[in-house]
Amino acid sequence: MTRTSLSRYPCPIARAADAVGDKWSLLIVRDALVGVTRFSHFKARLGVSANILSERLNALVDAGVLDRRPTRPGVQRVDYILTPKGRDLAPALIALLQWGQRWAFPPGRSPVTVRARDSAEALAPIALTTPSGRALAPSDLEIVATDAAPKATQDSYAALNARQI
Amino acid sequence: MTRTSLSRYPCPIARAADAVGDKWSLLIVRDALVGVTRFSHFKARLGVSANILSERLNALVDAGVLDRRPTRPGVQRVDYILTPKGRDLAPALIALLQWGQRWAFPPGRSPVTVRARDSAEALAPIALTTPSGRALAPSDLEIVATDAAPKATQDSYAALNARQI
DNA sequence: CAATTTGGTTGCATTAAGCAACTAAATTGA
DNA sequence: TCAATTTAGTTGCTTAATGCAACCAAATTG
Repeated sequence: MTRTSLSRYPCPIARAADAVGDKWSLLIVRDALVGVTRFSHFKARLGVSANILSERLNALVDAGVLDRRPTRPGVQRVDYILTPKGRDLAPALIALLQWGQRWAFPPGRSPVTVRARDSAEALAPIALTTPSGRALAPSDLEIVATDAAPKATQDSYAALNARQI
Repeated sequence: MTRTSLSRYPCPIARAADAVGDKWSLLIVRDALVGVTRFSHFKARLGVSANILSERLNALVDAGVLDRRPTRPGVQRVDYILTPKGRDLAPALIALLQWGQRWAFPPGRSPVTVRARDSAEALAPIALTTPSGRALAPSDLEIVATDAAPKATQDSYAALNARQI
């Protein structure tokens, strides 16, 4: 009875969820994005116990999201820094942040805002668009299987997309 | 020793993570977005056991992400459908999907693609921009506390933002 | 160089996940 | 129409993960 791993599912969301789909991992990446690098700082900010934090940091390093870098040469103490793969989680984290702002706080009472560091301009709400810039609502979207998908996945999506009108 | 709840943290990402920050919840919302509504269909597609699925569906209903609607009037069997709050998770889910496409599969070998239902146009990669449309990299962003935040949160973000150059 | 802080590890109690078996209501088929 | 099957769960049990406290060695501070 090992716990289900999603890392081999033929679905990009499942694989993403396998890497960062738990509360502590999401919050670790959040903190890393705002510049937290030290074990003790993660621990204090998240209020997580040391063994859990240690296990999660190791998993994120194994997943290629974080990298361990010596704080200073010749010493074995490390900073945890985002890899390009980890930094590329920013859009997903920001989308979650904006959802939380809209639905988990009274209007205008979010404790944080996101802005451009140089100009202090606000960040626009994340939008779904075509390459030409046409906005799409969630219900305008269709997820379709490619020929890289296993047959069962193709059939499953074909059935779902046919059912909708 | 109850498990830590993030639902009262003064952070939109933490509150979002509290609602959907676990593997099964994320995948349930993913399936709901592509039109899955029935208990047995979720169960078969996700490969999750019935007790866990039942518990997660209840939690998502309690969180206002899903709604229970009778399949037909007069019968107590229900469909699980997304609320507006749940549908509004689409940008975050799509951002995770695109991240998974970029980092969890060989280039061009993603098993699924997202497109506009009407025109079959591809969905553009989700971007972070200012309201005027200027693109921002993750490192251009700054998360700042508002006056709705508790003092400790304000101090914490002030320290972090000062440290960065 | 003594005292404290940092970055963990280990051990134990509690909670959640996964599996199998079971059940009542709804649906299907003869 | 009514027996058989499917659906939507619930219950009970075992295993795995979480949370806490205590501990430790390396690094840092005074």
